[in-house]
Amino acid sequence: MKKRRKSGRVTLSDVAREAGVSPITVSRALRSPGMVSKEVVKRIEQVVGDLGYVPDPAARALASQRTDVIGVIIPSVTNNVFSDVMRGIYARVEETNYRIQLGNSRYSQKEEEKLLQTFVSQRPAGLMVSGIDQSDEARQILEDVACPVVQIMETGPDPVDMMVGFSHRDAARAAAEHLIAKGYERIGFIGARMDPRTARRLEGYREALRAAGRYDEGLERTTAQRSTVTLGSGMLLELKAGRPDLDAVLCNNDDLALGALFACQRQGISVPDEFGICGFNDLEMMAASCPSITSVRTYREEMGVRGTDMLIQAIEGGRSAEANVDLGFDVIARESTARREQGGEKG
Amino acid sequence: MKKRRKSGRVTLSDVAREAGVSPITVSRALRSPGMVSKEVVKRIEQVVGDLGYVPDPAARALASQRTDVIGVIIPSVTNNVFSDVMRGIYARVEETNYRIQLGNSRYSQKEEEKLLQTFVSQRPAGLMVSGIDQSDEARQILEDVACPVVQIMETGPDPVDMMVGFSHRDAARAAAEHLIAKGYERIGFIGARMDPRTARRLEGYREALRAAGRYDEGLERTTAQRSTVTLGSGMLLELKAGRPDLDAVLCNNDDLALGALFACQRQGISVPDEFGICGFNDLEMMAASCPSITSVRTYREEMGVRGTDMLIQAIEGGRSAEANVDLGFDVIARESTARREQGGEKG
DNA sequence: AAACAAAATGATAGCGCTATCATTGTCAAT
DNA sequence: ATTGACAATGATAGCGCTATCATTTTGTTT
Repeated sequence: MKKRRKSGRVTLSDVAREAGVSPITVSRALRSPGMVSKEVVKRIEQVVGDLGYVPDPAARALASQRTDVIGVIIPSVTNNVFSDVMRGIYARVEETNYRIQLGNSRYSQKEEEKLLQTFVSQRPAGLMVSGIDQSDEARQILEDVACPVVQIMETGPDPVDMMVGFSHRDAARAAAEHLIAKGYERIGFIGARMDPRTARRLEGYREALRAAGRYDEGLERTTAQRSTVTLGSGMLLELKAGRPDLDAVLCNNDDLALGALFACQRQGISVPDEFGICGFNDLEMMAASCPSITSVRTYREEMGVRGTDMLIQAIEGGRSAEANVDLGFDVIARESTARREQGGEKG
Repeated sequence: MKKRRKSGRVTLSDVAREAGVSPITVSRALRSPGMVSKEVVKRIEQVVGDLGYVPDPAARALASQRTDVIGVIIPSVTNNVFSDVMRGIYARVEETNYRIQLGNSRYSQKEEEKLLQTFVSQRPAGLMVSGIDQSDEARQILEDVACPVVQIMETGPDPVDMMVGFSHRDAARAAAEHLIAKGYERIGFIGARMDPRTARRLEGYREALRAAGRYDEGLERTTAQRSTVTLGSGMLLELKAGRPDLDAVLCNNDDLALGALFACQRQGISVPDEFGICGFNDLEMMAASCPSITSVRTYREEMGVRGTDMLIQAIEGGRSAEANVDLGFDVIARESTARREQGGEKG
């Protein structure tokens, strides 16, 4: 008679006693009901309900060496882009017994590494990380971990395990080509929060401009600052002050694009006739603004859903056929780049 | 010689053996170094580093009956408002050993209840929930749970435990009073996602209009839909179509307000002279738009930080003095309500 | 040097669950 | 009736850690 630590919790053994079976049978009835006779399962479920039994995830994790936790690491909890991805992830996970453990790397490789280490110590069922720019150490952790891994947000040639995303470079190139096709001559680029994804967008922009023979280093403006609408206004004004002949801008994201539009409105610059603006991500507001803003639509919620899907499939045995999914993008042309016929060539 | 389940993991006992002490001493060296002599701590830390020992949170949770998990339940992962709160929470938690377990109730009391049950079964160190409109069952769970609880986003007379937020009713009343003071006559209200918080804002609006003798049911327009910029445009146009004398609108949030502004721009309605617009939340873009939009600033990131702070203090013993914190709000007057002197009274 | 408190360390026994192997019951095939 | 195969259930022993109590070491006081 020396019960030392009682927790007051209803345990599996309590249920077993009440149902007149052994604890392991209760465990089986709850985990794999197929192994237990129908009547016993029913009786156990009844008792579980009556007693209000809730399994202890810690005990289960310890005994079985695995959890229902899917670890997700994103660089920002505030950025709309990642909220959309999260929405997809939560939507997909809600129908299941998996739980999401969210980590916020704040765009830092070191943070990401630390988070990975913590997550891995929890024996996750699966891991999801953003992008393809992990540190060597982080990549090593991911390659060694005993669970499926999905990289989301980008495509690339060399996934750790699985991957779902799109090519930022191609998307930005397509956007720049759109501006060129619309007849804009001096097309600038503004980018904030210069992480590797953004850098690849810049590359795409450069490719398009070089191909058109219009590349000019002075038309780019980037900053490490977190991007905001206000910053978009400021960067556009600065860029245009330095290059008065600038007649269009490709923005690294929609916040900047909206800021650029507001700046034009304040300056009395007519969009799209005098000046073209193209955003990136196609947030909902781009369609609503006046004028509406051309942007590159990406499939973020879908990315979350698919990524989670691939993870769950891999966890539960049947690896999905495709391990490297490109969800693509679409340039959605709107008023902000619908320039009317313009006479003067400059070149 | 019957080791049955080996996990390959470096355990506390491995460290103990290597360091020449007992496992419990290692445990103490890591949890409460004050109880162990300096040299032993140092030796243990050395071994921990060499062996790459990482504690198993499941084992710890099971043995100690507690975890480092702070459960947070929010109604939306996409809504900017909650992302800001989350940023505050993560910022505060990052300096500590606590982990955040995020739950997404999707504005559903039933979902919230389910999440709470799941969370509670994990023996959280603390819980944070949004708002004061839990179901009776959820409230009961929160009152019974063996950890501190903070309700965020609102203030109210009857906290489960602790509370940090502001009065949505007072904030909306102040915003409506601002519009009245600026000389607007027919002030409408548009609100989407009509959750209890929004309903209280509507109440505040009504109070202000009644006090000014201008209340008119037909000036309100609400919907259960998720709020978007496009929806804001649509709702404003509908409202104004029904009441052509409408000369201002208080929007339940900034997305709607921005949509309202865009709608006015498309219709050629001059803001603020012909029409006043006031938003709610004061997202960053409100200051940047053209014209800039008046909004009610709330302290969301601060709310996350303070809520987490109160939780951690309560967990670690010293309950903070204030258990019910009102962070207030500020009506930030901007161009969208800066009406120039206007002649005609309408009566 | 004796006496005692305080500090440091250890032995033991679980936390609540499941992996593993063992046993029992059931039924068709011989 | 005997055999075997399979389904259903149980006994046992941990998973890796910490609470609890016991013991040893150290320092302080007289």
